[in-house]
Amino acid sequence: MIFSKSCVYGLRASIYLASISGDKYISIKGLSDKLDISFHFLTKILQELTAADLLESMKGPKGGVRLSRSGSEITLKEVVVAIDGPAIFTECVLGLPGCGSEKPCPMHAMWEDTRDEINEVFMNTTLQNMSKEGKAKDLRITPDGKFIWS
Amino acid sequence: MIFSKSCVYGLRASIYLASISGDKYISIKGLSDKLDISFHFLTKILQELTAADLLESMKGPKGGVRLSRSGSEITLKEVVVAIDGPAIFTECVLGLPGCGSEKPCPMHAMWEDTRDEINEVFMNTTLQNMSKEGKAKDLRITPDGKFIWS
DNA sequence: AAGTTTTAAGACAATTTTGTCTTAAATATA
DNA sequence: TATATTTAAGACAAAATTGTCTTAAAACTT
Repeated sequence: MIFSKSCVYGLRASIYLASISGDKYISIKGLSDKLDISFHFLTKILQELTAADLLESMKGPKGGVRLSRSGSEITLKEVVVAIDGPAIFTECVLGLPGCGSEKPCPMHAMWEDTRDEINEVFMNTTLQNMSKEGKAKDLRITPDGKFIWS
Repeated sequence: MIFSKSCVYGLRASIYLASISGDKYISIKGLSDKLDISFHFLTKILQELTAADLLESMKGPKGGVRLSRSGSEITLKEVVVAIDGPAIFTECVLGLPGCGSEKPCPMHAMWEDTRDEINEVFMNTTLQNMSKEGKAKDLRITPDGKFIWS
């Protein structure tokens, strides 16, 4: 897997949040149930997104989480960086510490192009792009595919 | 990291092996010393490559490992698949089990293109491509960059 | 004010990945 | 034949990731 499970959970939750209109807070329990992700584990991941200012949270009844900006203003890259860090968008495949333009590894050049494309795609795709697509075409956001876009 | 450490170690060792001419067996101890990788750990990884018929091994003095085919006939993809499996070249980003053309996830389409490019590059690049480049330009294959191409 | 609901925080456990060590088996050499 | 060298195999340990559970703190409801 190119991303950690945490990161995938974070992406799925973020895309789902972007599909919801209004500024209501959505309970994490509700999210974890709909997306079939462990509640406490998801809580920790969403805390990272809150710490990164991608989400806002509120305690108490009527509490939960919501996007801190419009889904059209949050990119997939931001979510990935907040959870897995920027390495996938910046580092070389072999991960050799000093690998750079000065003394690169043999795979540096071939990977650079691909990595740049990954970077482009994730930087130019927003949560709203994904949620609109998902909602319009009733796409899969859970393993069993039984999720219902609201 | 896009690949596991095991996979990266396997790639580095394979590229190095491809840089050596002749059909002599190269001792794993020599490899682990030159590449600065734990000997026993590297041994296990190279056993996977041997099991996948990418390497041949020989016990005893003068024993070691060598490529089972010319480095020009082994692709980077073969090495990756032997160690990390084919998922990176076939699976979708979110890793949802049923994700396919039938009921894809929202990221499916955007990822498909990128994934295909990754597949292309790794399928069309051989160990020899990498070793020749590395040898010719004295590129980095170890963290400290002090490796000497022989 | 008291109780309920929810996130925050952190301890803890299970699993996977990574790394170490020991013994066995095969091959070469003296 | 005996010994040294090397891979094979597998037990074991350490570290990172993933997942569970408990308690605290904040916000709402009655």
